[in-house]
Parts: sequence; C-alpha cells; structure tokens
Amino acid sequence: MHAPARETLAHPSRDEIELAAVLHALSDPVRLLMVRGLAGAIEARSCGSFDVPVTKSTCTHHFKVLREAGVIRQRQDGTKRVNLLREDDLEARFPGLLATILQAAGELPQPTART
Amino acid sequence: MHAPARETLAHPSRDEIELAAVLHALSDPVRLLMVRGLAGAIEARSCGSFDVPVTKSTCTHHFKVLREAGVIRQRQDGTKRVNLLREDDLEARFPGLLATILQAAGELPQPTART
DNA sequence: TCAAACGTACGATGATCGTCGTACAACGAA
DNA sequence: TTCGTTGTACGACGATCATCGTACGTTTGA
Repeated sequence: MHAPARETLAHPSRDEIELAAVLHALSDPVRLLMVRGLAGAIEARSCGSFDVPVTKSTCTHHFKVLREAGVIRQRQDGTKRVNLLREDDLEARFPGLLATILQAAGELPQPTART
Repeated sequence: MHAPARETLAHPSRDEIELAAVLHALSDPVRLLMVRGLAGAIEARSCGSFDVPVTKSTCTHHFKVLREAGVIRQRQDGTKRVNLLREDDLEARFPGLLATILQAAGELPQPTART
C-alpha cells in the first residue's frame, strides 16, 4: 500500500449520481457550508481554505462524501487537492436542485462584498 | 403513560423547519417514496395506504421523521392517522425546494394512469 | 359484546455516521 | 538534502439510524 491515493479519486459519472446520495451529502451542516463556499468561489478551492469548525481529518471525510455523491469534483494540484462543484452535471441530472438548495441554505454567500 | 399518543403529535412551526432536517428526511429512499405518494394524492393518505417495502413499525418511524422535519402534517382520523404534505409551509420557507426534489425524484408519480 | 383492523410504543440489533488523534506520504522551498 | 505544508489513511469512539418483532391501545363493524 505505497501507491499514493491520488490515483484513486473515484467520481461517479453523471448518470450514476443518485438523488438520495446528493440529499444525504447536503444534509450535514458542515458539508452544506463547504458547498456554499464552493458555490461562491469562481476558482476551485483547496480543502484547507474553508472555514469549517472541524479538524483536517473530518474535513477530508466530508469532501470524500461530497465527491462520492457526485456533488464535487476533486483534482490533485501539487500538494493541494482542489475542489469544485459539479454544477453542470448536477444541473443536467437534477435541474434546479443545487440552486434551490443553495438559495434555501441562506442566499448566496458574500465572500468579501459588503456594500 | 396511559394517555394515547394521539395528543402528542408534535410538529415544528413553519419557522422552525430546518433545511438540513428536511434534506435528511428526504435522503432516505423509503421516505422519498412516501413523499412522492403524498404529492400525487389530492386527499390526505393513511399510513397503511402506501406501497413501501417495510413493516408497519418502520413505516411509523419514517412518518415520524417526516413529521418532525416539518415535511408532512399528521392528523388523527378515527383509527387511521392521515398524512399530508406541508407544501405551503415548505414553499414559504424554502421556495421551490419540494417541487424541485420531487421532480428530481423521477417526475410525478402516476397513481393509476398507464396509457 | 367480541373480534378484527389500524397504527403506536418499546426494545433490540446491526449498520452507518460524524468526529477525532496520530502517523505517514507527497510536494515545494530553502 | 532537509524541513514545513498539505492532506490522506487508519483506527477508534460514541451517536444516530433503519429495520424488525412483539405487545398494546383505539376504533369500527358484526
């Protein structure tokens, strides 16, 4: 077991994304926070750039849940692993779902704008 | 503890409905089935009228989860307990959410139509 | 009055979940 | 090369979950 796990980043294909899995993934407050952060970002964000009240291990766990549910895509980039929402795939599979949930989660997150 | 539980039907008020709880409630395939059945029905439906692959006790449990999440409202009617979706409350709290999820759950359920 | 139907309550069980700490691997910079 | 950064892997822990069987209460109907 010396192979770097970086090769093992399994993502479900678009058609394999299941509604129940997506809803379950988004039913955790921490993960909802992560997804909101991802939705507000233009660029893919590394795991460590999130302000969530859990340790690194737990963070890894949550990103794995989101990835395996098909909500996010993870890609290795040097020592960082960057995450981005699979907005297109989700929209194709479940139209309007992500946007509606994000809106229900308390409007869009305002990264640094406060007029 | 001889009081019939029929008095103890606690429902969250509209403003107490939480997104995470709703998503969690809907992240179970059996409950999703129940909600779809409820959405297709015009009248409130009794617990026993659902075609779900679980026993009665489990059914009771699932309806309780749905009720406590604020997804359905339960009312006693003779020996039956009837259920109906809290569409208005959900729409007011999380606009579009229920409809979007129901649509994602595989279009509208066709109770007895098969042209 | 008696029995059947409907659904609950309670307890149990095995599975999954969210959380953490520690140890380790990979990469980048000095 | 060496060190710090980033994030994972692997247990482990307690909590919650989905499921069931059995026993019981309530209402309806014969």
